[in-house]
Amino acid sequence: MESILEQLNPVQREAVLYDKGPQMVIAGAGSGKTRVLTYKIAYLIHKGISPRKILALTFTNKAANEMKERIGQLVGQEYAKNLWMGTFHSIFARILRTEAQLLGYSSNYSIYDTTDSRSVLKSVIKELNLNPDQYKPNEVQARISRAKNDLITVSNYQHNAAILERDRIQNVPQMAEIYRLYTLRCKKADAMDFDDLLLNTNVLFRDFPETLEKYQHFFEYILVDEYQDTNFAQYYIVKKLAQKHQQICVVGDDAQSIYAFRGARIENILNFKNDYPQHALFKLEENYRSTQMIVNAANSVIAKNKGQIPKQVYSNKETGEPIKIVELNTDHEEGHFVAGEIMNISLSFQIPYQRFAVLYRTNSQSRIFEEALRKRNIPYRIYGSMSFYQRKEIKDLMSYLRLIENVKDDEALKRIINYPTRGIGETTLEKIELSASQYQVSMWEVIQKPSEFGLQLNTNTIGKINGFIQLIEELRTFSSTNDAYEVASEVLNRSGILNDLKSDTSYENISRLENIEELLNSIKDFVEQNKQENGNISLAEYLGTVSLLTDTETDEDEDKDKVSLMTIHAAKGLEYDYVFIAGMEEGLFPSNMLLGRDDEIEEERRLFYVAITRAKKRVLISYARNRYRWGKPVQCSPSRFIFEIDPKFVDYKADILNPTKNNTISWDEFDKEVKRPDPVVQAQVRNAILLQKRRLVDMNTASKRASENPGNFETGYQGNLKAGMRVVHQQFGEGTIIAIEGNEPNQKATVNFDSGGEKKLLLKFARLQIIQ
DNA sequence: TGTGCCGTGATTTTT
DNA sequence: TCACGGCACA
Repeated sequence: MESILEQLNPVQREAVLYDKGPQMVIAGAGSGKTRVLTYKIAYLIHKGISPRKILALTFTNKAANEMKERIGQLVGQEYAKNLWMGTFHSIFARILRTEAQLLGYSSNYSIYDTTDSRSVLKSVIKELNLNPDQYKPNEVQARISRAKNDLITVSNYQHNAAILERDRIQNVPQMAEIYRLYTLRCKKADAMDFDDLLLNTNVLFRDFPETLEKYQHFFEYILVDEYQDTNFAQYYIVKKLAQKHQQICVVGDDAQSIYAFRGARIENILNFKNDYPQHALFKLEENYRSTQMIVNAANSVIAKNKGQIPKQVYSNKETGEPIKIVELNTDHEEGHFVAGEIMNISLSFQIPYQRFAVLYRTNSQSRIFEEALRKRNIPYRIYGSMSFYQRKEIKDLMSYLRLIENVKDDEALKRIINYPTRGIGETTLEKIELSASQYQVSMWEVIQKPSEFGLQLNTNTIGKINGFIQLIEELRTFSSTNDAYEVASEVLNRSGILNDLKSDTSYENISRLENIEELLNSIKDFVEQNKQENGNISLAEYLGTVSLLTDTETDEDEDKDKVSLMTIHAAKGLEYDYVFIAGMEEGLFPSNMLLGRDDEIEEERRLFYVAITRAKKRVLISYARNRYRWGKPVQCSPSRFIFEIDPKFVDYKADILNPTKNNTISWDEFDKEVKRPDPVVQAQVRNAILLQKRRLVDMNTASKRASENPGNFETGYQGNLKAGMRVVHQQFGEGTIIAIEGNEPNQKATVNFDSGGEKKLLLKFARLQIIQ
């Protein structure tokens, strides 16, 4: 342990060793926050505190898993696995499963994701005969979510004159009634939404003081990561839990609070000193990630915000280069600039693509960078597209599993009662829903005995429904004696999902099958991993864990050397050598969706701060003068944030003060600009650039051709290759094709390269370029 | 029960 | 522009 402590700087060490009550660690960007948290927990365990008595709360599963892993490496996995370490939602879900009966839930309650809960809201709005244009489901959902995050229960809501008045003024007077019915529906389905996991935990502790006391007593030490992102519910519950032992350690950075729109309250971290007057404060101010230039530039920006916790973040690393700011004429040119610059830097300095990130404010900006990168054959990965568990095929299978575990789960039932198609149509479903709502029971109960709930169905339909009931019942029986993986496989076969997907071999369906396969593999992994200690892993145990996952963690199989494209929000906590911050324009960043309130602009400024501090070596900022937004060209001006960076740390590529000047960057300028460490690399870069230029020309003519006679030009492109042709490969240079063999998609070419002999290449990867 | 057309509306999103 | 949801029709 001593040697471990030696790896920490003095402040970090003090923060790890402190054990005299509440403490707050303000961790500047890149200052070793995770290190302090993990070492602190390791240290507590080392000191003899049982891991079972340590509660460590994070916001993402990823953060929790990574820390658990690192703690395991420090003190041994057998200790780490006993920690109560996880996301707020998963820890609270676990407590709620244990105490479910007290609140009138069963311990295998379902968890509704946002799609499920929106679907419930739609049907509630319909049932109340309200106009969905006036009561937009998304907006209603946001309002209910906000209420829950503020710990406002239905009854609080109904009795809060201010809220009712606000709803009346905002032309949604029936909100309280929607909230009430929605809650009733969830309860009836034995289901909680994400926000309920927080709200109901608080209700549990509020209404059952002895239960609260049990947990207060049990958790001897509480640690909270990213404290600046806690919402009121999270803040309040943590405060309650820490009341007894007063051993609470919160870690965060007020400068990186960027989730106010989701209910996060920066006040929680700002007011910690008032909540715990006896607290100790530790400030991690040395940034080990970025160059001095980057840290200073970021500091100069964030200094414009009011009401911060004072701190001096500094770097002892190299001075570094100023932040480069580039103006482009159009969003398209911006794409080309970024892609070209990435290629130049990567080739000139031999930097792998995985050390580059392109950050932007909105997801819709990603497309232009995708196109530009694809044209240059630069591999990339987009983060934040549809999450694995949101995919239709995954939700379908999961719905079967959920229904097997909890037959009251109406949302699951609605999803699968007619998938695969078994002749139970919309009308029937609506009737079932209506009866269920009238009699205050779940849809499952209604279909058991339709006549008892005033439901008239023809014999044909009854037969089909009974077939469905029987299927589910048999699967339930199967589930009682088999593990989660076996149940999932059985469901696939028995339900007809597998047949349905196999019946049509479209590209889409193949990818669906692959996803299903991936899910099954992950279930198998889960079962295997937990088997040794706990015996057979039931479906209930699996569902309890998986409902709160947003992505499978094992999708890193493909080659990793890719440029990362993501929103700035998604980049929080990550770091890259070279960071491009694109679309720095007024109206886009800061967003014109904001009302322009000070607190909102401050949050955008923090977002900019987060973006800058992702970079280790260089930050390149770009903006376009003209950008297509919603299909229409819009004139843009540079973001106010650009002018907020102290000019000392900026290299203005473009003349910002003279906007009429054309600042378009040409390829020749790129050539001139690139610093080339040695002649060999120089030549390589020149060749690569020439090749890319030629490719761009080719691609343009190819895409023109493609638009003239429709067809997929990319495969046609590969298909054109024939023996005898002269081709260029990015790495191996020019050569002659000797033979083409195999069929798509595994077609291979044997190429005799001028420089280095014969190579066999898979066409789908090789991306050979024909030369005339 | 599925398809196709039209209208709408569109940030960021750890759970 | 584009994606999605609702509705009409076959």
